[in-house]
Amino acid sequence: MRASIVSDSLHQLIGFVDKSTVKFVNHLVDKSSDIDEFKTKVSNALGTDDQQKVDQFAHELWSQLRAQTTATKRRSKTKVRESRQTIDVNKSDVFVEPKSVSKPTDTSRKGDESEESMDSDEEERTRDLKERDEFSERLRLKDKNKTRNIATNSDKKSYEEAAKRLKLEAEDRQKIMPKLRVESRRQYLEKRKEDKLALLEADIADEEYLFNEENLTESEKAKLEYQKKVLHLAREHDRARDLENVQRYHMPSEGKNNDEYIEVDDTERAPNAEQKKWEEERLGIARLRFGAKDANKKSRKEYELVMDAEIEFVQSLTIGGDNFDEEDHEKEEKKTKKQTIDETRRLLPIYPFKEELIEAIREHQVLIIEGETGSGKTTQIPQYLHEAGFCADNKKVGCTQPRRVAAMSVAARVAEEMGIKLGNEVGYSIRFEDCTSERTLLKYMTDGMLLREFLSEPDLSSYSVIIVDEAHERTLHTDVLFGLVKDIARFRPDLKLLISSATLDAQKFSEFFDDAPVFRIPGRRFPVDIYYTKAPEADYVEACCVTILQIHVTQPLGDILVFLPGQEEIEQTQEILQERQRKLGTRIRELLIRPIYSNLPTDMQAQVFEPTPPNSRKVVLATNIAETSLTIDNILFVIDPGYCKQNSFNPRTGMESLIVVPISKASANQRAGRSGRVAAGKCFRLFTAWAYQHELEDNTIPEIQRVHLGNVVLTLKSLGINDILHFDFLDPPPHETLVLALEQLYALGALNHLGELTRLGRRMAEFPVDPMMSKTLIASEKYSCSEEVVTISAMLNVNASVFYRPKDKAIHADTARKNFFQLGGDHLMLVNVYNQWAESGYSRQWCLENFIQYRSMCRARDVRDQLEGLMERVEIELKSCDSDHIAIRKAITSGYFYHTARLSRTAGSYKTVKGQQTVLIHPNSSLFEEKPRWVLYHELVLTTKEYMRQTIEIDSQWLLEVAPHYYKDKELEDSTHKKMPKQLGKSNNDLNRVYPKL
DNA sequence: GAGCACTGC
Repeated sequence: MRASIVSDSLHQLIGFVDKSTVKFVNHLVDKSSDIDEFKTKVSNALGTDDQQKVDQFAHELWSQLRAQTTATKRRSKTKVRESRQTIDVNKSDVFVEPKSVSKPTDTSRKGDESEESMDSDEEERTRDLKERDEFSERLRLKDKNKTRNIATNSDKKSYEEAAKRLKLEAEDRQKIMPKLRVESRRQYLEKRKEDKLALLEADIADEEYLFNEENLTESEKAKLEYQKKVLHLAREHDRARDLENVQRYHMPSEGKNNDEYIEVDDTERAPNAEQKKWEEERLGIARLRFGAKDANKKSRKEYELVMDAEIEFVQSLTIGGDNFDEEDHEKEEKKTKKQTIDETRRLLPIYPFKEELIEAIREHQVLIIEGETGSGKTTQIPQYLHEAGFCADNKKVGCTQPRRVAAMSVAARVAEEMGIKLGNEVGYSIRFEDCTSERTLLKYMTDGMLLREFLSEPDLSSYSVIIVDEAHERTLHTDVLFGLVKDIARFRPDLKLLISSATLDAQKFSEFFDDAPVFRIPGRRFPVDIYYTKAPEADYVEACCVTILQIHVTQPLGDILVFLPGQEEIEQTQEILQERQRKLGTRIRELLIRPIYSNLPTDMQAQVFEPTPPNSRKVVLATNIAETSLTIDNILFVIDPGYCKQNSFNPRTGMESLIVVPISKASANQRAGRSGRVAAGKCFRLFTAWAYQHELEDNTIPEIQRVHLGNVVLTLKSLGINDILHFDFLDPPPHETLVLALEQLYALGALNHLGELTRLGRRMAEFPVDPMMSKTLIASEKYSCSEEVVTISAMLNVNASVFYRPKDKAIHADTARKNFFQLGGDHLMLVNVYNQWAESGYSRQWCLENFIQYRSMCRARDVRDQLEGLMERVEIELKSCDSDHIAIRKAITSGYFYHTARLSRTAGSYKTVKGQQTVLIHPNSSLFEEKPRWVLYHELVLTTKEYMRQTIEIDSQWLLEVAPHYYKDKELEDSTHKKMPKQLGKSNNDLNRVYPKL
């Protein structure tokens, strides 16, 4: 990092930088005893064209590089208080002195004594920093030694292959030569079969999207059907064989152990299986398709019906279709017939710009690419770069996506276009799944994944180009990446940066990246007519229902997509619609109602994608999930009430809340665009044109300004970015949020009093969880309960979606939930749930019986597996504490001592220890009725009231034990002790009672 | 006695 400070300043001064100059200047700083000496040395060395500039340069560099050393020197001579000002947290009154520092501040002591303790403090710091760096070095070696990327869960085959190869080499080659020949023949046949099958599959796929099925002759159709059948049978055969242990139609013989028999279902229990299944389904949906195939078939017949209420709409404008109307499209479709993938690629809107684009990339280090979806930029640009030689010297082209499914599907598409197997030259990397190899040159990944890669490769030296795709979505990770890539681009002039974004933001990105040029690529979209209401609508659920029926009876066939804020509104709308439909009976055509939101079980989600039967209409009631995450085909009408639910975090209270807010203009346009994907569409906005113009914000507030940043700040710190408050954010988060994050990290011991990362902090940064949780994970080593804490962490990660509570069986679900309750609190209940599920053999049936969401549990299991791996990485042994609940709760307290509350005198309510806010135990908590005197909470949420979600009971003395630097005795005194009503706070007395085994 | 928008590591 020091090098980068030097190179930055140097670059400004002399316009170029190289390693040796940086080293040299660094050396000068170290050798100079004061600023003047340094100034002289610099001007001697660099020449004195502009003395003023040199002076300024020297001053800046000196103050940045020597601040810490000077601070250290000063500290040993003066009072402690002064040094504390170097912490880059300005609300330092929250802190009490760190333990080792606070004791010797006794004023009666002599100066030399305190100096001595200062020295030991300083020694401690140096030792810690040394250990931290050694730890980092060990991690680096581990990464290096690991045969890169071959051994991953997903790529089991290649891993096995590699292992086998090594084994073979160890054995005597001569001996096994004949065997090897047979094996090689077998493998050849296997591979040939694979190739043939892949070819067949590609044929069918081509056939299907290049030709309109109607235009095929009977014999052609028959051939296609035949091909499909062959492929299906071949795949089925393979699948049956792959399930080696499965014995179909097998009767267990007498006396024989039945354990051999394995249900086919068991294959689903493999790690990631559920997630994969879901993602595969999504992948199917995400495939490239050519639209308007059946536009002509659509009946134009209109129904007439008198409605009870009608909303008056006015058409205001039409969003242009990028010079691309249906006629053109039909012409183009004719052209695409019988053409190969290669020729299809040439028809993409981006193709004519290929040479120009490559030229621009060569010329400029940073380029903003402005292009609508459908221009082919995501799939084509990396290929163009590859062809243009940007992958020379085995350098990679990295392309980030905000979503896992997108990264996978795009990579698969590109591999197909290049005619290679996914995972070789083209690969993708997402959490839980790394489908890359040493040969990978084009790497698609989620933005968060690139962020983690920074930890092991801070200069991204293995990449020659980084493409940040969908930048306009402004996800938390993309926003952090902006600052980081901008930073490394300065000292890596060979690194190219491409930021791709939709129209609205391009200028802003350009300004951020020092006025980088903007390259425009047209998209491919159909026009969309926008309608507004004449007057504002009070009740948007009611307005939606009316509009749906209005469209249904007056407009030609075509599916409707409705955007609603949440599950509740979706269910409400569904009920009203069903009721009205029943009343209207056969007077209207069939209307299929399909809800979709992320917490909906997978099989019900799938119904959304089923094709609409002829002469009926589908209406999809969706949350924001349909805005970007998934695309539903054949939507012609969009209804947009103009609201969504948004999470916001209040750094002053530490409270999160989820509230319904008006959407932004960008979001409204994105929603409207969902109707123009297959043909010209219509969007009905349930607000007035005036409201659109004057009441909606241009853009949604970026995520980075709305969330708690603990983990982000820790990651940045571990990347060596010390001055977080002045980090170059595109849109800086609120000052308070950053300060709160820094305070917490300091209190947790991740940062020392100079704001430097400690050894503990370095280890904490390895975990993809909140810093309080990573501290808990590390503290679990001390209390020998790492197994349980890892489980808790994984379960809290999937949080609210563990328990399933259908409306009609609410009472049963509640009883089932209460059966999992554990004395001591909710975290222990989560361990209980997980362990019971594990004992059931990770059974789906068990989940059904206990009103637990199977999908969430599978996810918890994946997270748990990853955390286990990371525990090993940071050198913590996995141990179980069996029934020792105290140990678990103490471990949690070491991470979450910040989150404690004490029962207050007003019955039932609590006051947070720091901050004195009034909060309540969430009614779903196992401690809701018990009301212990002291509780620790996982999070604060503001819903109808201020609630603590996920609480455990603690002993106030533990706080002194685990966080003596943070709590003073006085704060924990139980002044309320005697005044407490009898029933309340009773459990504190028998804290040491025997707990049943988990 | 409440209520879970959506992602991502």
